[in-house]
Amino acid sequence: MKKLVVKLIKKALKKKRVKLKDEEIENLLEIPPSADFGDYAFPCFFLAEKLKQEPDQIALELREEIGTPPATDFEDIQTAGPYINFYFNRKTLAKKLVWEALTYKKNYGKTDFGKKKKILVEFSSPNIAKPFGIGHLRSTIIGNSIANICEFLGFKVIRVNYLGDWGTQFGKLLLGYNKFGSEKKLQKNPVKHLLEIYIKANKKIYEKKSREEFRKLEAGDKKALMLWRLFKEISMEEFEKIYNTLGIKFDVYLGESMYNKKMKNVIQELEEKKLLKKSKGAKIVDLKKEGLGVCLIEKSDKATLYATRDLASAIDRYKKYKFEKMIYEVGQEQKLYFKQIFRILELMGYDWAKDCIHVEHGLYLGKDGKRFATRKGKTFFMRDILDETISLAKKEIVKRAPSISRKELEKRALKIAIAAIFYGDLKNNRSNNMVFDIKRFVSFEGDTGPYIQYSYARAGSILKKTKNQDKFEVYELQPQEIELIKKLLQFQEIVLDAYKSLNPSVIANYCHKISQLFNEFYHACPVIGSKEESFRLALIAAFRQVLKNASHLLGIELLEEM
RNA sequence: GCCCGGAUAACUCAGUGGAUAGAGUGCCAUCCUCCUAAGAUGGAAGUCGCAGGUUCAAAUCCUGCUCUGGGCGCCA
Repeated sequence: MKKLVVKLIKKALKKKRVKLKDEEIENLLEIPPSADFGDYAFPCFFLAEKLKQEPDQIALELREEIGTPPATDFEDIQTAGPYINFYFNRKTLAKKLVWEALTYKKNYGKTDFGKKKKILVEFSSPNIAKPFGIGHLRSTIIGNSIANICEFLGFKVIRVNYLGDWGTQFGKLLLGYNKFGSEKKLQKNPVKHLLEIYIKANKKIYEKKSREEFRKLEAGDKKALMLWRLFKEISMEEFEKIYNTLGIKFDVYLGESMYNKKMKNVIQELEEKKLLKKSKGAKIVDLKKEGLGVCLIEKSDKATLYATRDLASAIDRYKKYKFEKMIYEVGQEQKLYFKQIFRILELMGYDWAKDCIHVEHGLYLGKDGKRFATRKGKTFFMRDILDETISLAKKEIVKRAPSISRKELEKRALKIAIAAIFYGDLKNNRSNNMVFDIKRFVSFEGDTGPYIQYSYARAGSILKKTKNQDKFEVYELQPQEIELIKKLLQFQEIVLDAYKSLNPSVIANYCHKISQLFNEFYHACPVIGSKEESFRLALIAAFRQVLKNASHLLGIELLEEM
């Protein structure tokens, strides 16, 4: 439909001897702020200088040139000051939407944009031996959604979970376990005990000894390795449970520990390419001239660092996957760090370094505006947030359906809780910090995940109470219907927008908007028994399809009943 | 000190140069003999941090300032 408008404008401009490419016209076109101004608007300001005329006058004259296109396409084309407003034929729009949504179904909104090119998305990446806290929640939810969006657009996506299973933190843990550990406690509540140890050992007086412990681990000390394996196993078990609950899957699990041997090659390579410098006993890459500070590659005690492992991992990944793009979904506090890594890869001569993207997210802050710190034991744990949300969902469900079966209750509560948590995160622009308020997080009213699920279930219940009708007839459309139809037709563009900014909040906001428009329609337009029944049923089915496709991109599942 | 963000309604946040700045929460007032009230409708609530500048047009771009978060070699 947009192309039709472009065509008309192009033709009219030609008569005014103004040449613009289709793409340029498309970019100029706007969706007006209110339906009174039509479906698309073309602003004429930019022509004023060229044609030496008032924009209002230009609009009038261009309008004249456009003439009268077929009424099945446009109901009206009007000028309003410097704008030319295009009003599509409502019934044509309605038929187009219903036909497309119900024909393409789960493929509605898809394109072959990605052309099966490979994209690696690294996300979640929790630290072993630390509980899954709210810090990693964002990466998990956002990364998952970005992977879904890329997949929907026809990319071949590889989901990578890069575990933090190596580093000085294990020195702290090993030291802590030797000092404060208890086998009994470890068996009873392994994750909690590991955290306890970590907090106790994470003190300045133990710093030196911790580093020494890590160095021992890296040198292959048998006892240290054994404990390390045990800690990793314990954590992985817990993480797996959480991923299963959340419905999140990975194609590949990598760990920092895997690059233990390859790091020597990286260091050697850096040395050969004359990028390495000695400084204060350590080996660094100096990027000060470029304003990127210095990047530490090897500690003065010869132990390695995160950066060393990340370089090795990136090089390894490219060898293995030849990706078109690699996305790192990691917090914004590592922005400078990733700039360093990408630049070093570039300096090493890897031209694919330009295809590495750090997709950053803001932090969750406490109500005091300060960040949570696991180190101080001040944080929220995924497990607790989930449990609290689930139990609240159960209460709400039982209120409405007291006779629900145990099994169904569990199933529904989980889906609702996940929707609340996922949506609560994804509706926010990912790069900004946000205040974490558990009460708000588990709320089910207003702009929330459950609101979206509720709208879907509500729509479904109408369909259940009626018979399927093969044909429909479009009568005069109500404003609520028109608004809904127009928004539903935008889905494909919305997905592309979300991809371009790698920002799932675009989709989340869209889900809320169409749910809202549906609820307004629901109140204004009776369906069952009305003369418009056949069309309205089709519209509801189309709405459900679009909402389903959109919420799938967020990782949110919908419910037939609520 | 230097670098990178952020500041929009009482609160939490949308708003990627265009027409009258939007949601949700909370507050006030309505609507279940009517397809699910986890809903809808109406209302009160804004110097878009401050000051300049660019532009036909600025919450949006530029500069300075204020407040605030993060980062800046032996953590990840």
